[in-house]
Amino acid sequence: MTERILPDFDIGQIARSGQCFRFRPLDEGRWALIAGGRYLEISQQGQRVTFDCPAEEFETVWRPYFDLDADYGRYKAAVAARDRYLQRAVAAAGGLRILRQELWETIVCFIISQQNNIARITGCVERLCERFGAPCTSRNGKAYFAFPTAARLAACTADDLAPIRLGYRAKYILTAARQVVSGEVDLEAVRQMDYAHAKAALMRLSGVGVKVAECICLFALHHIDAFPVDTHIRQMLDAHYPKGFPLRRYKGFAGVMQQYAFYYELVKP
DNA sequence: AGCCAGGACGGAA
DNA sequence: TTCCGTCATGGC
Repeated sequence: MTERILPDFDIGQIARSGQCFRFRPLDEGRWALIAGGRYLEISQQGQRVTFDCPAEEFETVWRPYFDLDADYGRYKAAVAARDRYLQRAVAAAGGLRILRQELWETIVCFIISQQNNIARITGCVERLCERFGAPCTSRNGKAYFAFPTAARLAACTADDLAPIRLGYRAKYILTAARQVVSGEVDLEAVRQMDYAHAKAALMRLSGVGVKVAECICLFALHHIDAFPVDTHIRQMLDAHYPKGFPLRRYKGFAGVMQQYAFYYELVKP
């Protein structure tokens, strides 16, 4: 049990933000998360956040995972006072963090994400883990499944993946898994690359284009200057930034602004 | 019934 | 280089 007072942190916003598809709601203000092969329960009341794990695990695993050493107040303060849209987005989404997720898992999840909706992505990821992930047990005795390794998925056939109902994305994932296992795309090397090189390397993977590569860079490799433009962001840009989004102003952390806007677009009426 | 969802791919122009 | 049809699945 580890408690911290965390400003600029809202576990509900983070869980619903569509960065990670392995949050599950428990009770009010309480969530379960599977990440890095671990199971964690998190609850929050105001700024008081409780991580159901030892302090050492919090420091070594969850502090970096939730990017708790970064000052999001500084990111928010950079928003132009006259930018009514981003001001509203920050007001609605100011508890978001850019997570540091596992690379292979993020690759697969965002291949699945293309031309898909978050509810169905979540279902696909859950079925994938239940069928091909390693069974585990948490400290408090709850059974869960790790995310399947590239080797496990590379060993699958199209028929094996049929029950997951991935649609046309199944063949992308099979091919990408084999590219990773064979070393054709070296994920360990990708981790060491800067944003531009990592993005180019990831785009060699089957089913990974510009948008998905940018999501992987943002949500796994923490290249927070990545600014993925999906259908929601496209509509937002056309409606609110017809002359172009002020990327210069947010150079180095534009991805944080992208997430504020994306979440705001999702939740706003 | 038609449209849309955190798009990518292969081929044509 | 840009443009276009196609690719599954499911909710509304």
